Amino acid sequence: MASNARFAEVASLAGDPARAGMLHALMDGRALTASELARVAGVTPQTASGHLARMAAAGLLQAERQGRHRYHRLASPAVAQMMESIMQVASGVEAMRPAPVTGPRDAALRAARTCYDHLAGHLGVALADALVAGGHVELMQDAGLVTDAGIALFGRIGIDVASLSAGCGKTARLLCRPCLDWSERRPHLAGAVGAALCAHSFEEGWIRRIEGTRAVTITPKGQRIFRETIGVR
Amino acid sequence: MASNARFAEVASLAGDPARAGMLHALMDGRALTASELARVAGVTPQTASGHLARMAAAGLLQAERQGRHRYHRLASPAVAQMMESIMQVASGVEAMRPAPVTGPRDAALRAARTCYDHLAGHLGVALADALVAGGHVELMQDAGLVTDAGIALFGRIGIDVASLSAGCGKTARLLCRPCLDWSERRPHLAGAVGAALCAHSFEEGWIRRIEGTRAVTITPKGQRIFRETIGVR
DNA sequence: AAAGTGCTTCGGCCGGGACCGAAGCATATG
DNA sequence: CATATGCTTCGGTCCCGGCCGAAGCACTTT
Repeated sequence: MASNARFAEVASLAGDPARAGMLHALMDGRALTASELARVAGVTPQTASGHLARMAAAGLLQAERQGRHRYHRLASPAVAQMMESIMQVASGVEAMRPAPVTGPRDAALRAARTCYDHLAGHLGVALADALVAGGHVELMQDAGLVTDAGIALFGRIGIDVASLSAGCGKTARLLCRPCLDWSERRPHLAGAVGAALCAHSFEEGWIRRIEGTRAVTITPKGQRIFRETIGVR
Repeated sequence: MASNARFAEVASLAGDPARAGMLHALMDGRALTASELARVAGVTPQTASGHLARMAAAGLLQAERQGRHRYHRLASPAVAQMMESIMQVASGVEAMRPAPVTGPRDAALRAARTCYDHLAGHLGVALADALVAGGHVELMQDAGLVTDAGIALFGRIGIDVASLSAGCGKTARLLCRPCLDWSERRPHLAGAVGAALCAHSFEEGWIRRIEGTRAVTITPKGQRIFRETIGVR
């Protein structure tokens, strides 16, 4: 097949350390400027510019200029999902190697972070566990669904599942997607439901982003909600 | 994060044309010898050997020696899913380019092929469509499930869904995974149900593999079953 | 208009890695 | 044991592509 070349092009674009760093930094869905991306990748702006141009041409990124800045974001959720699946494979072997030395920054990431548009890390897994334990969500190998009790629960904390299921399918049952966590090695909640829960948690001030990273902190208010309403821990 | 290096390693392994060709050839789940893989990649055996060793070390492949041959297969379904998601992104831009000239071999692939362990191409999409239209399966953006009517239908053609759901989760409802088709751009049936349907179709002689490729042909018997029982076309 | 900032293009350096030929092992077959 | 076949290791060539310094372009600010 002729598309083999395109496949290799896309994969090799993601396969350079500098570019991989940039893509990782964009995994939270935000758009960053070229110089910010140069910094996280540890290269000079002119080098970053070349990388960004190539990734945009290949359809991995979408650029948009605003004033004298140029904002870059992932071109589509498909790119984010590709990243996740590569992380999946990459973390698989890591287990067989000596446990990596984890700095304090890693610890924060491990505790709670965003994974493209939903919550991951210890918090993400704990939320998923609690929702499953409470009978609000059923999670299986490669799919999941929200029960009637779950629909009620989400309604109670301010998430309208009906509006979500409109964009998701035609059934009454709301479907979501499990996403295997690369640090916890257990599934957390992704898909439309996971994204809504994450966005809502930011809006309500249950979690707050740690500047310049994908890690988040849980506010006292969030602690309470997660524990008392969802039943975490 | 320290795992950025591992991420880049995995992605760049998939990013070489020769290695990408080998991985593609293994997408049907079979195990191939080193020399067969060298041939499909268009490189000499010694070059292929190096590639295979690196991919095995990185956890992409699993090797197994048998006599004087050495069989290589994808190390896990996670690798296959990674490949699918990269194809997804790779095919995304292709649409914006002039339609590629498709040879006769491409046409066969487009008509019906295996995608790791399930059916894809025109046949795969048609099956999924028919199952949805008949109320046997419900497919959404990122998940799907088999209805009671679907469980009955699969039982009628000889697939025991109860045994599948054992390995899939604890619910009575059987979940499956939609997989976006890179040639049709529409979802087809993957997951445990998709794999079972594909395997069963081979066993019953409904489809036959075209030697040396991922493409399959539909036998007359298969035509009848797919049309009369499942309701394709 | 002049100066500053963000981004890009150009030219040149340099290392990693893809590739092959030749030779070395291992396993089957006469 | 000798020979053929499949696979691997070794050594060497060569080119792709990542990187930076310098210069140029675009937009904003004073």
